[in-house]
Amino acid sequence: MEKTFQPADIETRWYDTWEAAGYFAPQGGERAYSIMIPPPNVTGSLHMGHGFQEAIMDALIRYHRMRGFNTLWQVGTDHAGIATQMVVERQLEAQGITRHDLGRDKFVEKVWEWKEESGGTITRQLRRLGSSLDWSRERFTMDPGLSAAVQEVFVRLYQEGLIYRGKRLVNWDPALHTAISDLEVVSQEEQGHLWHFNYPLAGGEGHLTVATTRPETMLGDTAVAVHPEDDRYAHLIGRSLELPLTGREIPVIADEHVDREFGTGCVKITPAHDFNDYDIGKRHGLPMINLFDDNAALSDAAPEAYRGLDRFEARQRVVADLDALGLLEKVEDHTLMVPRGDRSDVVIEPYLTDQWYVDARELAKPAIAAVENGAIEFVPKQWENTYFAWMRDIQDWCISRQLWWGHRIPAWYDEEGQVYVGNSEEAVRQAHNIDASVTLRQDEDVLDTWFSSALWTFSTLGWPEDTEELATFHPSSVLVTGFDIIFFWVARMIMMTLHFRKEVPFHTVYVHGLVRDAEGQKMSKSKGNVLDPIDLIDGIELEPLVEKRTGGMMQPKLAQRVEKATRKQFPEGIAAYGTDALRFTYYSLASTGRDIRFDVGRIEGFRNFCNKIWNAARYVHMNCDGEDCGVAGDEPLELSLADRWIVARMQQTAADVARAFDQYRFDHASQALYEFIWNEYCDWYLELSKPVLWDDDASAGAKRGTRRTLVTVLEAWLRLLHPLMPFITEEIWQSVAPLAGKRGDTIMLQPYPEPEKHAQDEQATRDIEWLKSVIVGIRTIRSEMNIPPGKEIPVLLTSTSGDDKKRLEQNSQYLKKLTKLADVRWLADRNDAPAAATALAGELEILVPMAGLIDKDAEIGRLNKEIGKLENDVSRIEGKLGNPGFVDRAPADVVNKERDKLAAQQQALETLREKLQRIQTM
RNA sequence: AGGACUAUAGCUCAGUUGGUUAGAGCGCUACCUUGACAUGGUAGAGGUCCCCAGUUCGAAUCUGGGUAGUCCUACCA
Repeated sequence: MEKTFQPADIETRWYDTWEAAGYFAPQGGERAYSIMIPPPNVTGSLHMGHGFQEAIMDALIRYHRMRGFNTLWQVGTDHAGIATQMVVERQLEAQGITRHDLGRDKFVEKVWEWKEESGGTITRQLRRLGSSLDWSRERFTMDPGLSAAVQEVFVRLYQEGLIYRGKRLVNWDPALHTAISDLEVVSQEEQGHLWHFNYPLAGGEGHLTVATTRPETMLGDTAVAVHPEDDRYAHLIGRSLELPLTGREIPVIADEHVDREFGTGCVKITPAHDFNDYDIGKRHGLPMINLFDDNAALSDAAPEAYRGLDRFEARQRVVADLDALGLLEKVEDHTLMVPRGDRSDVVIEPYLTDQWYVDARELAKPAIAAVENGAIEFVPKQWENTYFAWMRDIQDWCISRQLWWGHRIPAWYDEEGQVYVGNSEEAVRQAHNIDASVTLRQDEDVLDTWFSSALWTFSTLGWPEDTEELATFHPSSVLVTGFDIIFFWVARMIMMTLHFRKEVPFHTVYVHGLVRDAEGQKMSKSKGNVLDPIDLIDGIELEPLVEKRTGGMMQPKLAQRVEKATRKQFPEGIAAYGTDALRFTYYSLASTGRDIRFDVGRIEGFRNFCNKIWNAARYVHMNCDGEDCGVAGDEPLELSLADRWIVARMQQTAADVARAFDQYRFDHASQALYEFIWNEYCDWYLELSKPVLWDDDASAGAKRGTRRTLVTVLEAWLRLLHPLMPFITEEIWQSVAPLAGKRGDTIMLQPYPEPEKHAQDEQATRDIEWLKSVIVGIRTIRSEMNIPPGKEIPVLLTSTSGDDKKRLEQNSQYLKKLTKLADVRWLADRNDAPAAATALAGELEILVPMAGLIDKDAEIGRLNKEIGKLENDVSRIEGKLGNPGFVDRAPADVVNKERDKLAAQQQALETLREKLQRIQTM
């Protein structure tokens, strides 16, 4: 074995081996366990959020696979309608053409080409993370099978009246030329103005003043509304106003929606361009004037002077023209929420168009019930509130998109515009007796990407066919996801699955936090703070990293800033840490209800942990290869105190890890393993094995027992650790397993260690704790008295307790070796003690004779410090016990515990004071 | 506007049903290349548990009220 752990070659080697051997495919017992991967964008690439999420799923999958579950981790990718189409359109733009130049078929062909070309990136990256996905079952949301499921769902929902087509106000993206759903609109606060305009009363005897943030829409006003009980305006209700610039007259109406306090209390109503105005318009039967075209430029519905102007140009013109007419009352600064498209970042326009909708209210009812009655559980629980709040006020879901990339809506129109929905044109013709002489034209639109994602848990398993996989693996066990897509995806999956399968899509939703950078900032390309998990695995030099982060940036200023920040944060680039270290870092940060700040310092610590593991294995090999490790069981074998102790600790760790998995506390699992492996197995057990293995006088049985424990405990914790660190555990297990008498091609399919309660050994645990405290006592004296670590010193022990004496007899070898003692002796009468430096371990006094070693003043200082601490302690406990309230009202065992503690501390205090006195009188 | 979450060592975070001397990793200090590992070992220093009030014999933990930060939902033209 190499002296240090080198992850690079073993990781890819093992992954290829596993995949080729088919270990990722479901196999195992009656109980099924399944997770459906949240399908990443097929042409995307892995970011830290993915890395985190995949690591969690892989741990769960490997854990259950090892426990004998019939385990499926379903893999697949999403066609990501808008995102993918945008990328390809941008490529065309670079060549100076648009998708319209190509035409629909050619363009879609291009997108498929791009998918083929770049679709491998993310799946390659998933492999680098060690994700044990069943690649043989890989799916894509636009596969024929999944497309058939999408069609089936659409047709059935239409037939049930749960999908309908309607002319409504939608969120229109003027850059992408498509409608988008409410969820795809991101509103942010921006600085704007509030313009006050005077609208003259028809008849010429005065005016009303309205306030607006969007002056250009006044061209489409069809009323002005006031509050019905507003005394200022009550007499004007029903009168008409002259709408300036248009030559139209509009009525003054009364509506409860108007807030009398805001602005002037008069609201201009533009039903075709504002969601609230739309509702008011419907209530009052107002005309709706659609001012804009698809680009949000003014259409022929606007007065001639404004036609063809962009909405923002039109705004300036309208304000200027009203000002010229003397109708601009005033302009105020005003902050307002501006809605922007989450993809395009342009201002979204409420726009009147024909779109397809899903009646979400109806589907939401059983979906709410499923969470209420516990059929689906969120972890952490608090997300259920978020889910309920949204579901109980859910709006119909606009599912049509004016894009070319996606599932085309299975609806056909005849020449009269009559719509027919069915699985194909033939099916439609047949169902409605339409002969070939009638031309049918398919709806141009495609479905929202999330429509197909909503079917993911069952469409991937073969639905609408009645497959064996569906019966076995559906509902899936758990969904692992970020909170940002609870509405986009989780809620819709629950609704669709309950409707079509009459069962939940998953029993548990594990909601993890967002991965942020070390400063707590969201990672984003424009901030230049993104980390690529692959770069943490393989490492990257500074220059390529800078290039990667600034490459393709349009704004030179931004690129400069990103470059500067990158050079500052990673002056040496990023080191190669390996997949196992990266994964372990994710787990250690995965506590619940909290975002993750990714600090490179953490991963370095876990890289070192990998090295520690590696070297522990190296030690075991050095001492056990070619030796009798006692696993055959036919030779006499003797287990030491340390052997029994580490076995007990191992069992406890197995129990801790099992509980952590049960509660989705990966941070607890990782910490339990880290502490056990480093602080107990390596720091103590390996050290305690040396005095036995290197002692020529030790019996063959004792050596055999130690070797057996070394290899069997190592072999067991490798299995325990494997779900979190798959590669290093496999690599080591291959060579260690035979020593432990185990056979098998891979650790992946070995049974997971089950905690055995009876293996607890309290006696051994207490004895080792005693030994540790004595050793630490001696080391402390050594360190604080500046006794060179190599110098062998004598030690005397004395105590009133018989146990202490017995323990010394059993452990003197350990003590001598581990603390470099020339000699350790029991002192029968503590009054015979020579001048010495003293430490206490319970009632035991540890004495390091001063002769030639100890500085008197230093020891006095040390004792005073100890005494000071004890005095504080004693007075604190005395105060507590002196409080009648405490003694009378606290439970007896708590009081007794305090009394015991006080007695022990007083005893220790007395001993040390006595020592101090003796040394002072020397 | 409503709601959720967070606030513990210089930094990143644990802390079960109230009783711990409040812990870990990184960083820091001192010493040490000893036959698994310097990506290491040993011993240390370091905390007003955001603030105020309350409940309690006892509060990092429970309740109320603040402050700061993050986020979600909705929205006043």
